[in-house]
Amino acid sequence: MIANIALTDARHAVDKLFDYLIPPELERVAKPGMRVLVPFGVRNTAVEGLILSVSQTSEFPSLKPLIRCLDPLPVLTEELISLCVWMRHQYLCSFQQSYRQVKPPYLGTRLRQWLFFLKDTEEKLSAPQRRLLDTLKEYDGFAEMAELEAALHRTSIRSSAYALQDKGLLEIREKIDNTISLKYIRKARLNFSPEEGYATADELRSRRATVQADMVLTLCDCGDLPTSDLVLISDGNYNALNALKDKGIISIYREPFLRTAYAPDQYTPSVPYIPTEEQKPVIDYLNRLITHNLHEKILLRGVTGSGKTEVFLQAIETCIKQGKQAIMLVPEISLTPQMVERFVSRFGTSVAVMHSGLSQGERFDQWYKIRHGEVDVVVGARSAIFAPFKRLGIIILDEEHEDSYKSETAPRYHARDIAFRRGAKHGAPVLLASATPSVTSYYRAKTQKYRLFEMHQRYNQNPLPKARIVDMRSELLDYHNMSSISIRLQDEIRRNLDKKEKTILFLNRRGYNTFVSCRQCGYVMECPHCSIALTYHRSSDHLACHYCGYTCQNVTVCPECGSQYIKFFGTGTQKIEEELYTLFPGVRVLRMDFDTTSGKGGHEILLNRFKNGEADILLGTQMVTKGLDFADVTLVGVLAADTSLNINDYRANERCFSLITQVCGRAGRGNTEGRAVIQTYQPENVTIRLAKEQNYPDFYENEMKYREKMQYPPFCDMIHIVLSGEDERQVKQEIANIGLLLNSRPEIQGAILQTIGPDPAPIAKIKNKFRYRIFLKAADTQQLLPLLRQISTAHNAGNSKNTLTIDINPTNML
DNA sequence: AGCACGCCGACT
DNA sequence: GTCGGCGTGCTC
Repeated sequence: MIANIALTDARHAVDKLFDYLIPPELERVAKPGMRVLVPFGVRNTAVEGLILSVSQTSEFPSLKPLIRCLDPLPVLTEELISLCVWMRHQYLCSFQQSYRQVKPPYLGTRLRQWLFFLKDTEEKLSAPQRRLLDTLKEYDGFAEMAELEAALHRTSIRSSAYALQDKGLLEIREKIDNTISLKYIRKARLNFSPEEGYATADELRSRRATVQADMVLTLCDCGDLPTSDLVLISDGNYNALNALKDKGIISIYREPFLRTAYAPDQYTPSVPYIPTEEQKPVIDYLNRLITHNLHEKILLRGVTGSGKTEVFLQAIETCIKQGKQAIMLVPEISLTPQMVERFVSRFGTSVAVMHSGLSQGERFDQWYKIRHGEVDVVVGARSAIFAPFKRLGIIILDEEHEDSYKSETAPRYHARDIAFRRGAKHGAPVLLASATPSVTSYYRAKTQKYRLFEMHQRYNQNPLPKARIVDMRSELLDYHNMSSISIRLQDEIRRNLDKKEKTILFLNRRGYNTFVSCRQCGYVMECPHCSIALTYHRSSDHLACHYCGYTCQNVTVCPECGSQYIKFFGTGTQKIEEELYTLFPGVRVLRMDFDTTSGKGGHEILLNRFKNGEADILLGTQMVTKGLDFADVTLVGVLAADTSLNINDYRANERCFSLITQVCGRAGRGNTEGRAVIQTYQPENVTIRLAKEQNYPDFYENEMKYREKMQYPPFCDMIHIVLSGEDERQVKQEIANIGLLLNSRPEIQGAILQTIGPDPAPIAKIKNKFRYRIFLKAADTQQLLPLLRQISTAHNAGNSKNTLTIDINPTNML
């Protein structure tokens, strides 16, 4: 039998498949999905590989046998193996990169090589070999390779060590460890039935072994117990425990100890409620698909507060009842305790939670529970789409328009596409949900690629918040109001303060940072390593670069013209906070931004303080728009609605619309009507007007005209080819060659609608690396994949010092 | 990533 | 004539 193997070890960047013989004794366990050790290269060093498939024959004449299997059971299902192979093709990445997404988190192997001294020699050795052998003797004749490298101040002593081994002077032994292992807990089990146990206890007591007797009784009453619990409950000790074990009365066994990512006993159980007339058809439809194992793509557009989550919960419940599993994806930013609570209180311990806050061990344990069928639901951010379930019943993406579903590192996948592929394999429906679906998804729903459901009513029958647009131009001109808070919004805030109701203020900062520039000559303080303006941080009076982390002291004199009129521009949350304190003395403001939420659980702590009434106003950036559900927030202020419109990105309107809609939806979730004030310098802007009315259909129609005219998605795919490197001439040269290659293929020209570039990228330099790009508007991406793969292979083979990235429909086009 | 093979310049 | 520089190509 022959195993077709991919190397998984990240160090071995060999993106090829290799055949190995399966020794007869391993044939039963060496199945697809199994991690194995194989001898690789002339030295036959052991490296980790994954069996992709097993066959009878090989094209290759001389095969080596694989060394051993690394796990008791395959770590990947066949479905996930084929997903890896597909991702490699689809996202133009290596097998290792696609495997990384799917593999058990942090599970890998580490090779340790130990050197053992055998004998010395009179023969003349090279200087490095001599020093290595002498040092090894100093280490009492045995040492680890890495240890000796450090002692000798060398980067690699491998070749010297192998040479000495060949001369028979030392021996190299390899030891391979898994980089993570399960924590085990020891449990005690009574070897008899409880009745026999009581009798045994009496007998022990009669022999004055009272402690042992009590421990046996405890096991009779409680069943199997962790040894530590047994000792605690029965007031016993470990000597007695061992004595019982030696007498054969109990046995001790090990069980994996798995951490939960939440505290289940903190949650009060919840039960499904009777669905509303809008929820019912959606739930019924999903239930039918789940029951009949039918894959279908469904888009649910439900206004904020229309009860989408209850739809998810009831569909998932159907899955669980039928012995199937569910994946529930939410954007990382809205994976709040509030969100987790809703799932845990409905489904209890059958929920696994995956988010970036988990420790390595916790993350691994969640994966293990999913793989071994100990949970039925996973709630998680993007990467949870790879949860190794065996029988998926439904996949749900909440807030499907969110950018965070797209990976910005290789493999540059979109969770939606992975969901469709997995859903199709499992016969499971995929539900996309949002109050403001991406234009692309809504288009697909309108063109029958997805089934569309819409929910227009908020479940508490509250009307959507009353929104008002304030023209910020006239604030300055007509009212001489220099503040970034309009008179109108000031009045509304005051009203809320009087009524003791809460307010959320949202500052849209995308593409709008506080930068320092000279009013005399217009000079802007830029990062010396990246072509980007430095951001001003008021608290420390420093300037920082968001791309490379460079910081420097703020300046008082313009480095260009020497004038003192150099100041920071733009509005940050800190500045607004100060304005609020001036306008409303005694007001309690919670500022939520990068600085205040960076600590562990900082986000959560702030939200809890706001919930508990420790503040009147929550002020923040993007973070305040997601997943917040506070009943007593009645006013929302959008401080600068148009800033995200002015950035050079075809999705600017879409982002602006959904941001304003989502943040306004935060108001009036309780029993009182909500109000929203939208401040803008472009009050006539269509997107802002429609967002104010929460009019998605008109926004969609309007946006589609623009997308069609400009040939943007959904009418094409945007393929972004970026090349970066320190030598600008080399970068220009290589990208020019790529451009030529793209144009030299008449047969694929139909698949390309337009080629833009090569040009310098909008951020022309990051971390001292020059960046050039080519944009393709592709009518048929599938047809272009072979050519793109060819570009990437050629780049890798050419030993280029530059970095190539190919991203299909990137989230940001910088 | 290693490691070998291979083809040119500075040393015993 | 040989040691060693790193370019190129292969690893089942």
